[in-house]
Amino acid sequence: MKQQLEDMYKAMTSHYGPTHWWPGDTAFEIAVGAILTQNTAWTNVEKAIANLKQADLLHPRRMVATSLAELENAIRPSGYYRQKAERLHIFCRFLFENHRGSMKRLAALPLETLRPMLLNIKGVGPETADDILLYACEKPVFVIDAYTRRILARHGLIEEHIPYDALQQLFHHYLPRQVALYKECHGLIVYTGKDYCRRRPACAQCPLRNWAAQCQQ
DNA sequence: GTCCAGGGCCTAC
DNA sequence: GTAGGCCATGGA
Repeated sequence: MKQQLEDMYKAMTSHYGPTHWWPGDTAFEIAVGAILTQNTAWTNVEKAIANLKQADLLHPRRMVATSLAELENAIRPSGYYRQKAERLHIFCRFLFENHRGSMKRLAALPLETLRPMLLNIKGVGPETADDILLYACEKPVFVIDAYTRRILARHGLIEEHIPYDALQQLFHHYLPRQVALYKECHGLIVYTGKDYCRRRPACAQCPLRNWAAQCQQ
């Protein structure tokens, strides 16, 4: 398995080069993007983030102070806008109540206390928490998303419905616990998933086509 | 018009 | 503890 994961990484990186994933100018913007992208195409999230910037709402203090209606209006293109506006408010309140509104203070906490803390926030599940941990807080946590699951399952490496934590443990066990590696590897999985593994038939040009023979399954 | 996207919560068994 | 319904917009 270790060798297969390393080969997968090599195949993707030689195809795409460095992705520098995740896009975002600040840690807070990354956290907001992590909530907005829940079950949503990134192109729609970009529109919502552009609206938030336009309205100068992409700061914890501005966002928590704005009305739910105004927030909903700004993030409407990302879908589920009522739920997500509430989740953004809840996240901001969490930041102020526990960390003086500072992502930097949040990130200073050790991973062992930080992850349960994030998972305890309504609207933050495992993937959203790990997005925030890895990309906003620079913690060595591997993000599992639908692409990761789909790609590995399609190549016969895992059973598709393996639990989140079990799949994450697999990456933690077989790849070195390095922030930069985890960021890039997940970014490459996102690129590969978007480009080649979204629909079937898929993998004619897939960077992973030689990695496993089951690519066409 | 139809399908689907980088989840997570809630409810019912 | 888990399966199923629900949330919503925009692009293919």
